[in-house]
Amino acid sequence: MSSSPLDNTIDRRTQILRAAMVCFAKQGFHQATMHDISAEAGISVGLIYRYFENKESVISAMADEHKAEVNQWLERARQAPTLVEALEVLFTSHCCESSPQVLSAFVVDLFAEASRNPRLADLLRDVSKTAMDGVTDLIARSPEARNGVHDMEPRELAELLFALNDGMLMRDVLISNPEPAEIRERQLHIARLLWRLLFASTAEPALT
Amino acid sequence: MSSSPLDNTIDRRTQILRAAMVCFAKQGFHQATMHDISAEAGISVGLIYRYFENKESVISAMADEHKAEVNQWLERARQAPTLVEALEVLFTSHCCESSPQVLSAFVVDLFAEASRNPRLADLLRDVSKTAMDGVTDLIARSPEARNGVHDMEPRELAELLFALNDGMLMRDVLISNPEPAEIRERQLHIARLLWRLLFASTAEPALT
DNA sequence: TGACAATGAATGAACGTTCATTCATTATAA
DNA sequence: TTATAATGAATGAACGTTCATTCATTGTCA
Repeated sequence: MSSSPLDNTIDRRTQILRAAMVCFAKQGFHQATMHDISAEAGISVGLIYRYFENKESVISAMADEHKAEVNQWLERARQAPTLVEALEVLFTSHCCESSPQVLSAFVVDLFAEASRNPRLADLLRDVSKTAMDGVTDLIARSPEARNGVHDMEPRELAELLFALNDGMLMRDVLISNPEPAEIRERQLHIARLLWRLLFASTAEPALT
Repeated sequence: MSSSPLDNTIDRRTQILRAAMVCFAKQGFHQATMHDISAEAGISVGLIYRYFENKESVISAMADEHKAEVNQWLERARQAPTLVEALEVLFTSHCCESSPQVLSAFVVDLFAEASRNPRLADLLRDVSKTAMDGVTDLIARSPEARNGVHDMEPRELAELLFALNDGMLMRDVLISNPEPAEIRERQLHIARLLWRLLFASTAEPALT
C-alpha cells in the first residue's frame, strides 16, 4: 500500500501544505510562522526547508493547489446535465467544499496578498480566466441562456455570476454566528433566484 | 485657518491615518511598519504613539473611518431621484471614489484581517448591516422594484446587489493592466444590465 | 549470515534581522 | 518657566532561515 521514495516526498509535501492551509486560514500568511506550520504538521521546522525553498514558495504551492481544485470543479460542472445544475456545482464547491469557512478566509487572504505580489496576482488571474472561459463556454452552448429575459452576452453573464460568487465568498469571512450553514443556504437561495431569472428553463417555472 | 489644541490633535490623527492608508494599501497591514507610516506622514515614529495606543488601534481607527465613509455614500444615495441612480452612486463610490485601486486593496485586506480579528469582524458586520438595511429600505420604498420580472424580496435584492459589489471590488485587486478605468467601466456596464433587469423603469427600456 | 559503511530524512538550537514599542532628550509655545 | 509636542536611538521579543548533528534504513562485502 505504501511508499516508493517518490511517494514519500509527495506525502510530506501534501502533509506540510495541509498544515500550512490550517495555519494560514487561522492566522493569515504573515502571522502564521514556520514554527506554527511545523507544529501543526508534527514535524520539525528544518524539515519544511527540505521540501520548500522558503515561506513564499509554500504560499505559491498552495495557490497552485487552488488552481488544480478550481479545474476539478469546472470539470465536474461540465458534466452536469443543465446549466443551472452546473452553476449549482460551481457555487457549492466554491463556498462549502470540505471545511467550513476555512476556505473563504484563505481565498480572501490570497486576493489580499495578490494585490502586492505580482507573481501571485498572475496566478490568480490565470485561474480566474480559465474558470471564466469555461463558464462562458458553458453558457454559450446552453439552450437555456437564450430563454432568459436578460439582454446579456455569455461573457457578461459569466462575469456577473463570478462576481456574485466571489462577493458571497468574501462575506463569508464575517460569519461567526451559531449557524454558518444557514447563511450559506440563504446565499444559495438568492443565487438560485438569479439563475432562474437569467436562465429560465423552458419547462415549468412554477416552483416558488 | 487653524488650530485650537483639539483641532491640532484631530489634524495629526487624520494626517497619520492618511499615511497609514497609503502604506496599508501598498504593503498590507502586517508588512507596513510603523516606521513606514511615520516616514509617509513626515513625522517621527514615537509621535504616532502619542495619538494611537498601538498599531492595532490605527487599524481599527481606519475601519471607523471606513464606516463613516459608507454612511456618507448611503446618504448621497438616498438623495438620488430614482433607485437605479441611487445604486449607481453606491457602486461608483464603492469602486472608484478617490484613488484608483488603493481602496480595493485596503478593503480586501480589511476583510482578510477580519476573519481572525473578532473585533474588526464585529465592526465590519455593523457597517455591512447599516448599509444593507439602508438599501433594503431604498428598494422597499421604490416603485421600480415592483416592475422587475424578478421574484425577490427587497432584502434578497439588497443582498444580491451587495454581493455583486463586493465581488467586483475583490476582483479589482487583480487589475494591473494598462487600463484599470476601462475594466471598471465594464463592471459598471454589467451591473447596470442587472439593475435594469431587476428594476425596469416604467419608461422606455429601449436603450441597448 | 553478520559486520561495517553510506545515506539522507529529520531535528532543533542558534543566528541575524526586523519590528513594535519605549523613553530620555530636545524643541516649541504660552 | 512650565507644559506640551516631537524626536529617534535603544530595547527586547519574534521571526525566517541555517546547519551541525543524530539515527534508522539500506547497501556492500566476506
